[in-house]
Amino acid sequence: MPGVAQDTQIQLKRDEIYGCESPRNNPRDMETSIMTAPYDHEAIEVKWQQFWLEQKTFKAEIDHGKPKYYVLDMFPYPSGDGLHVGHPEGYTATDIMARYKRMRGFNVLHPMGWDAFGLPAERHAVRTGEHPAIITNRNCDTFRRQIQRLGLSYDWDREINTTDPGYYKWTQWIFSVLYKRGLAYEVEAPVNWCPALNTVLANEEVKDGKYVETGDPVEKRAMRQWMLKITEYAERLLADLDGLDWPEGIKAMQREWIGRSEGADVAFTVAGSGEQFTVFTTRPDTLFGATYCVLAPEHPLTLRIASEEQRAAVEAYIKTAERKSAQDRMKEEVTKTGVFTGAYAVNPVNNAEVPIWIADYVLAEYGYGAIMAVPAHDTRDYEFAKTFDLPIIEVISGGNIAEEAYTGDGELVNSSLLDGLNVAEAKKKITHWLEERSLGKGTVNYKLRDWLFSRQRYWGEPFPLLRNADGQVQAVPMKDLPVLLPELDDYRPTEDGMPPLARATDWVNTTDPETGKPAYRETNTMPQWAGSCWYFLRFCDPRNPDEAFSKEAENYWMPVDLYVGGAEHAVLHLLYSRFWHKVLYDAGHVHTSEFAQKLFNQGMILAYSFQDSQGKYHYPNEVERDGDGWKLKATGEAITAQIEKMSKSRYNVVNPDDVVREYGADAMRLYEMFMGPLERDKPWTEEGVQGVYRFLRRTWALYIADDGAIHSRIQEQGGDENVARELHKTIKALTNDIENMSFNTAIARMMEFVNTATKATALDKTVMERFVLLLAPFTPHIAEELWARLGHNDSLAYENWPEYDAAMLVEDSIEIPVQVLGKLRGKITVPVDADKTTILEAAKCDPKVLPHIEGKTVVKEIYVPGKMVNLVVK
RNA sequence: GGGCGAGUGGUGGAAUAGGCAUACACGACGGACUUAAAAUCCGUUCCCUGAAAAGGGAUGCGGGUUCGAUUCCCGCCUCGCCCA
Repeated sequence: MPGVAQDTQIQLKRDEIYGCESPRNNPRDMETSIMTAPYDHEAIEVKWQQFWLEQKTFKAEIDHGKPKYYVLDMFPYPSGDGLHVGHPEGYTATDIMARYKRMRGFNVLHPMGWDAFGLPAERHAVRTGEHPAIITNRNCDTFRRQIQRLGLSYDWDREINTTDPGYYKWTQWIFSVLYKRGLAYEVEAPVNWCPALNTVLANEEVKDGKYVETGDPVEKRAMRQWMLKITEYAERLLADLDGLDWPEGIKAMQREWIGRSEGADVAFTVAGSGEQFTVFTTRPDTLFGATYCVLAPEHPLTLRIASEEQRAAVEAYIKTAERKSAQDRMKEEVTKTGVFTGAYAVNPVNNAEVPIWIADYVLAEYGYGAIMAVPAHDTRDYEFAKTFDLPIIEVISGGNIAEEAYTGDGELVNSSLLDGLNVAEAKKKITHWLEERSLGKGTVNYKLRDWLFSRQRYWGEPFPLLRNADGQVQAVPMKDLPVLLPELDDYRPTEDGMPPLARATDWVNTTDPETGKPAYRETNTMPQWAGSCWYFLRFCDPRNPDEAFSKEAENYWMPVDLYVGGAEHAVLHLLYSRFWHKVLYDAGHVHTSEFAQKLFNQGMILAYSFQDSQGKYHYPNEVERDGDGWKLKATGEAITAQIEKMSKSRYNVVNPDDVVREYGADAMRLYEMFMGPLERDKPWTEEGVQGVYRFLRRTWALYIADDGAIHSRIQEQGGDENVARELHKTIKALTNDIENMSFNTAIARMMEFVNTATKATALDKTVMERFVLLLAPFTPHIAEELWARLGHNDSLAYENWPEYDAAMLVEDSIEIPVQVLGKLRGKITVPVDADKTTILEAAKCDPKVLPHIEGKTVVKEIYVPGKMVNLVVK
């Protein structure tokens, strides 16, 4: 519950707030600011931030008497660079929702924490020898200080940190749940190895042969790794998307990533040997058109079936393929490569012998790493066949296979029992035919692969696993969790390529708690995604020492009602979290199968960057406007300006600390919300911040006179009636805008209100108090300060959100535009209750309209009630 | 190549899912205050013709539906993201 403001004196602790001396640290300012008129954002904001923290204004407790509202930000990785202006965009949006919902009577859970395991801290540790935990804590302190300086209404008693043993104990516990349910397994498999990072990466982390975060190249390497069976949940992860209020784009990306396809497994035998291999095809209808087969270079049969003459070529080919990434291999524009193995496969439908090739456009991970090739009806097979001069047989009519592959529907030809059918019928018939003869079966295949879950790093959660001398693995019992990270003095991998944890020999060599026999700890750690897969659950009950979260807390707070973050997590974090949540649901630990009902992706904040003719970037303060263009201040050289993503190398990063210092947190929040629709990418401009800052100053001046007292135009009664009407219009529109998260238009409406109120000579105090409440979710500091000065002792955080009075929205008369032939010709003002005939008469008599209808016949009169008149004349 | 999204003044962007296009803000220009500048305040600002009144044109381009289209339909162009 909100506390009571004990002390309205403003206390300034600028050094603590900024971690350095503020440039505005002028003693005269400080003493006089609170008493005199100018809007002193810094004094006001620091005062209220302290107040909220000390009073625990935003502490959330389970209260069954109130509806709950769980509003969550994607918690940040606390990097050494500190907060970026992109972070507060989403945070401000959720803060507006949190503050608004509190005023609407909801019990709001609005927490913040740190996703703090990760590579940058580990690299820093390798360089400096400083323990990653120390680096991480320092970074968290910076992030916390910066976030608190924005006045976000988090319940800081719920702050969590994924690197805290009290937290990762439960991450390990959830891993044990997965392990015990048979969803974690070890496998020796080709994995994405990143030499620069000395670790493997998940498929989702690799794109175009590079690590998505750093751009370091990635290659294939066979290694023993822990995998999580996310594929077992593929169908449910796909099906349950339908019930989620998530952006369609994100759902589409997840559907594509899961990549469900229906088809058939078909068994081919290798001619002249007992060998057999299975292919998966989505087009069993084209089986009679299969003119060759292709095995992936990693396929186990390749070397076994290769003929003597071809063996050397096959071996060489496999070597080259190892160095390419999956994406490179599948690119259509890349020239197809491959070699003939010398062996032939028997097509089960017609016993035709077709050559077996190996080629890297077939991926080992998809299906069975083997395909039947139907060049007539598959684009990639077609190109391959053309390149290597392999036969092309048409089995579906309708295209011109001399020109290109035909992938559309049509009548089956050259296909014996399938002739005359269409594609769908043929698929059904041949699948049935194969099943009857045990030559194949209808199957569903997914592009989704199991999740590669181990990393060769130090700064991650240790696996809660023990391996006995005979190689048997068991989960560390609950009572022995957490398995703490051992202390190391060197965080690099060992010389023989083992992960850093292998250096901690005392830690690795332990005993089986049951038998007392020697046992060894796993030296891999979990990937960074682990901690963020369930943090929303820990927020429900963050200090619970006995459970990850209590049933009661989970039942009350979950699921998340609104989840806001960047679209870059479309598949990774969001898919992994959904998977873990479903496992916890199946195990009876949570009561919903999805963790977040509504998801919103905020856009990116971009910025102008300035380049000279050499392509060298310049800081914004080194350039100035020059007519339509830009020039370098120092030399006058012409500069090109463009809008780009913020980055250090482009010299266009905006630091939130600077913005807060100059204009205040309220202005920063307001500007980020005013820039444009939340979901859109939009460029930052300093002038834009100045614009909202001016608005705040005008608002302040509306309430506070030069002597620091409430302005005399604010009166107990007798205020301007128009302003009162405007207030009710504002309440209605603003409420609607907030519900739709259309914050840019919401702010425009508040600006309109202030513009109207500024013109009035007398303002009703009640009206002006209500407007302060409207302001509160957006600019809470100035709102609290004005509220206090208007004579209130409580924080306004739990005041009721103003209701509008419908009667106040009714006007006596309305203005109706009149069109002739769809063109606006005049406007008439009529009583609000005027009937259609009266209005049409008035419209036709209007002096501006008259000239356009004189001498013509009005053939049609359209009146849209309260909206418009359109006269059709001939 | 396929899917999704976007294209509106000098700029960011508004416009009950068919009804006054350009709200709100930035920038620019003019004025007031000032010794001066900044800040602040007032005014103008989609384009063209016109002294004005007024008229014409304009929501990427071309068609269509409709009394009426930024909005719906068809075709095309450009940009972004995702998938191939």
